[in-house]
Amino acid sequence: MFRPVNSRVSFPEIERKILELWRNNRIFEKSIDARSSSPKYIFYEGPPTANGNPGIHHVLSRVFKDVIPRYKTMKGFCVPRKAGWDTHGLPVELEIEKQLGFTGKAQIEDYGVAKFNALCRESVFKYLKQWDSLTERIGFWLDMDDPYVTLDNSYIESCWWAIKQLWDKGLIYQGYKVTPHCPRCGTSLSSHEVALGYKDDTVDPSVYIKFKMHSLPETIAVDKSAGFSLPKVVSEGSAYLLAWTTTPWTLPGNTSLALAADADYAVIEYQGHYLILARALLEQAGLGDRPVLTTYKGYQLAGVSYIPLYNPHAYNVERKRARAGLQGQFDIQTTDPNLTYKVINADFVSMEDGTGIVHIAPAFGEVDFLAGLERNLDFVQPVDLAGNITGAYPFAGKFVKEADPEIVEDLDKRGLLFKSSKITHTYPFCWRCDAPLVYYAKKTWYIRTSARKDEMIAGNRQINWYPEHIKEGRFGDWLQNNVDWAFSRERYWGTPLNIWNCEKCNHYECLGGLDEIKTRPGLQGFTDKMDLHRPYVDDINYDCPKCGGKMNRQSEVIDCWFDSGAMPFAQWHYPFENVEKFKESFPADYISEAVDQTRGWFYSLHALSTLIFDQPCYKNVICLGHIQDAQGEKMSKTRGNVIDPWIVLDSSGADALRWYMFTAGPPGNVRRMSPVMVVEVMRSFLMTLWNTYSFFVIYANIDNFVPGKKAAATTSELDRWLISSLNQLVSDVDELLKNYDPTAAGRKIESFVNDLSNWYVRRSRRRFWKSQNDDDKLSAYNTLYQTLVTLSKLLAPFTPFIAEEIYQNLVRTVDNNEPESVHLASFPVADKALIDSDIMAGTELAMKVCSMGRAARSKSAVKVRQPLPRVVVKTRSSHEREALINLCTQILDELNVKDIEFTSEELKEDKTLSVMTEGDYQVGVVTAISPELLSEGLAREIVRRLQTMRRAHGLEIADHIATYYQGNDQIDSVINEFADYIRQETLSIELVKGPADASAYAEKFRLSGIEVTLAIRKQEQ
RNA sequence: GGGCUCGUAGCUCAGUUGGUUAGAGCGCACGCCUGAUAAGCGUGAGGUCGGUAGUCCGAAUCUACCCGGGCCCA
Repeated sequence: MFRPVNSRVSFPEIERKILELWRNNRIFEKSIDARSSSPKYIFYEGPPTANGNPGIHHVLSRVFKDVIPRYKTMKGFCVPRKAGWDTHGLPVELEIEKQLGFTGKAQIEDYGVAKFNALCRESVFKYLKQWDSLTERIGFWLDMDDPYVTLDNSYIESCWWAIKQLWDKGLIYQGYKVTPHCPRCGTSLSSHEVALGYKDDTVDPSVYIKFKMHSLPETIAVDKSAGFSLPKVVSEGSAYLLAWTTTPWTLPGNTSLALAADADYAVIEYQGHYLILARALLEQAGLGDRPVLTTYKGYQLAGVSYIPLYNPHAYNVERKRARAGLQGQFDIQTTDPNLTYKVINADFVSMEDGTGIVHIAPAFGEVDFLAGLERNLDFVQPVDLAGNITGAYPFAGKFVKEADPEIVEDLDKRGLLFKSSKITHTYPFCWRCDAPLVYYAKKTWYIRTSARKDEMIAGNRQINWYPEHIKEGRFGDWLQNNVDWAFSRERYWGTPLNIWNCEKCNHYECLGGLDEIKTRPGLQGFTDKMDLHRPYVDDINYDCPKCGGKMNRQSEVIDCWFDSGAMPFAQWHYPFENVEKFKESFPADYISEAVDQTRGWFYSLHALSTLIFDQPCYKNVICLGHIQDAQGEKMSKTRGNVIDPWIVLDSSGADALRWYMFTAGPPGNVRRMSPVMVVEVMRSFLMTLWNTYSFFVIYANIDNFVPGKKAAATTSELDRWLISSLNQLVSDVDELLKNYDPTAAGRKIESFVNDLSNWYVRRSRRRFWKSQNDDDKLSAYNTLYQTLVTLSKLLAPFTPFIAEEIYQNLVRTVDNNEPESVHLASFPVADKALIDSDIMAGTELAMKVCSMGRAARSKSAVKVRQPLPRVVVKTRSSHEREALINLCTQILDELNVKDIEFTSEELKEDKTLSVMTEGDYQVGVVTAISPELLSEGLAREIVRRLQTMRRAHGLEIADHIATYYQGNDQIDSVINEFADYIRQETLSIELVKGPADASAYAEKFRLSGIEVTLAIRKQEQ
């Protein structure tokens, strides 16, 4: 006996029972331990942060993380799954700042870094319980008992080891980075913070500045026919390059002008001077009416030198230049009273606004800074971190925004201003204090990733991306445009940067582990079990090996993306421990996160792995899209449109939610979601599956069906069709999962389950229902049993709960020697010999004919219960006809007709033939009803009434009854003629003519105009 | 502003190398059927396949540009 199954079901209730079963029997642990000698399949968990409640989007990534390892486990691999937590970073600090009401870093210092970081440490696990319970509830199997945690000393030490590796390879340097800087708070802002503070209607100066040309490159061509000579007016000192800016305060930092190489630049005369600007922008600059004296291409003007607006040496400001080549050391340049700067070409020069000549200040803009590195431009930074102008300028000491008008006035006085007005545009402000942000080049530690760019690109070619476009698209582009990784942060809560610096001789050292620290001469501030966070590590100092001076740690912490990117080795405290464990779990076979991680975790993993291990560290990635609400809006707490996963889990259940996530749409796309859609999934898929299962159990128990190990050879076309489809399904699903496409795999299963329920079971009902226990019945049971058991295994990776429920009841109640959980079973293997494409194509055609036949019947308005003599089918080929002949009993039964006839002639509709046409196919139903058919129709009518009465009377399916009837002669003869049929269908032990006593349940009907009284009473056999 | 991506029925999605009249499910209306089913069946309404231009005998599909959503970057 199988455990009885109610067709009414609460999935959440079943799931809770299954969770208990897994927990009590340690199924997850067994699924790994039992395969400890099997080949490993490696999954890396991208660590979430536990300082917020997990949301529905976390469910998405967590179920995709789950499905592949479950599948691989069933395919015979050992799949360890270590959890991880990301615990460092600015968001953590910001939350604590908010909690303490702080608005700036100074307050943190005053409050005390030790106390501050203690609060950070506490807060990162604030929602740990919610994460643990959600993870368990959705069936994501992950080893939560032994997670890696980025704040652990062991984890930090591995990060230090990695940094030292990079240091030894010469891949770490200190340079500048332009960051959005709040001059009031004295701190850089993350891009996320900058995004919070954009204001669209900011009014700023819009000024056109004249840069006096000094000399032309010798190669410049002169168009003598133009009657104008640029060299002449340049040497006379009356030629100017016209540039445009909205930030006059950056002009003292100007060290170059950039032109678009291919654009035309016009020389025009204006008030006795000569101005050069892009021809396309003359109009916009208000110079559209000036005759063009001559034009040059941008590339012809590269190398033109001009006189600085403000020679830094004249104002007591340093002029620096990067030493030989790219980043690293900046050297102070010698004083030069006759300083000139040069014009360059750059591809970022826009012809949309301005003059086509872009003012470059490497100290104050990111593109400027990068151009400066590339062209070895001078670096002049006459502004301090408070946003005040330094040096000896007339406007020195002023805040940059206040200096703007004074600078404009000063230039105007000196004849260097062409025109000045105002512009309204979008500009970022500090989200905390509302001060205008300034872009500002600050000293920063870099990882020279660009040195290994080609290797990263080559490594990416070995990675399988789903969807595929990420590989050469978003991720590939990101690698192509790789710039060095600025990985230091002037913050508190993070892995401290392990670089020490001599305060006397400026010697730098990177220490790659605790043992290295312990052996430093003159070591102070270090204890064995100390917390490796700030402020404690700030106290570690020792003697400089070069000069004996004091070595102090650089105050920065590192980017928390470095932490997460280090997880392949840091999760094992490699190389200090677990060397073997690391080696056998590197690289990963599979990772999955959302698309925003292309520049996050996907990149940090790839960069560190390439730089340290010279190879990629993951082979396959499923990259997920984001979830929006039903209106297509981003989910956010402030909008109040977030879906609480628990509400969905409590109502529809984890399997429904999982199935929705897998099958609702392409996983890489954005998707709109509402809880209603999950309810829909539960109804349309899970309920269908469940009811098929429940149907089987109900009848199998009635018939005491005991599954044999081997199904008897079947003669039924239906069974052969189902077995064929099932094996095709197994083959498809296996192949699709192998190719990391759970969506297509799930959709195949869905369509199979639909056919199983609405064709196989519907068409086979009578086979289960009939009283003889013949081979056909046994074959039907065996077929359906085998199908459901196979389905439970196919479904196990997707919907682990319902799969387990079905497996436990259908398999474990029968045979204790079978694996104790479906998740310890092997994934089904298709028997290709059982796949019969003819029978599958034939059945598909039969379904189509039935569908058209039903339509034809429906059109004729003859009740379905009334048998009709014939259906006429026009097919496309004799081959199709043959296929249908083999399946004709199903068609006859489904359409309730007595005979089938084939034709190649066009069917014409008339009084006795109702015809449906679809493409080349036609199905006609003959509607002439003989007296014999009318009687049979009446018998079926009676059966249907009796069935309804049985139900209304609360009888069980297998209960037997006594039936009483009263009518006229016609009724009597119908009941006599179809007595066997009526008894079998309604489980009537006897059919008694005449009234029943009061204990029976009686009803009166009018059938085909005849008054009939029927009565039933339950009767023991 | 740039890169990538998505846009097909009211909603969620299929649509193969370009090839008959563009499909399914849900929802809606009407009808049918029902002793596994919260289901099923049939009919109908509902589409300028985001827009424009092009290539082609032929475009939802290929090309260019534009519009809108999303993500990332600025």
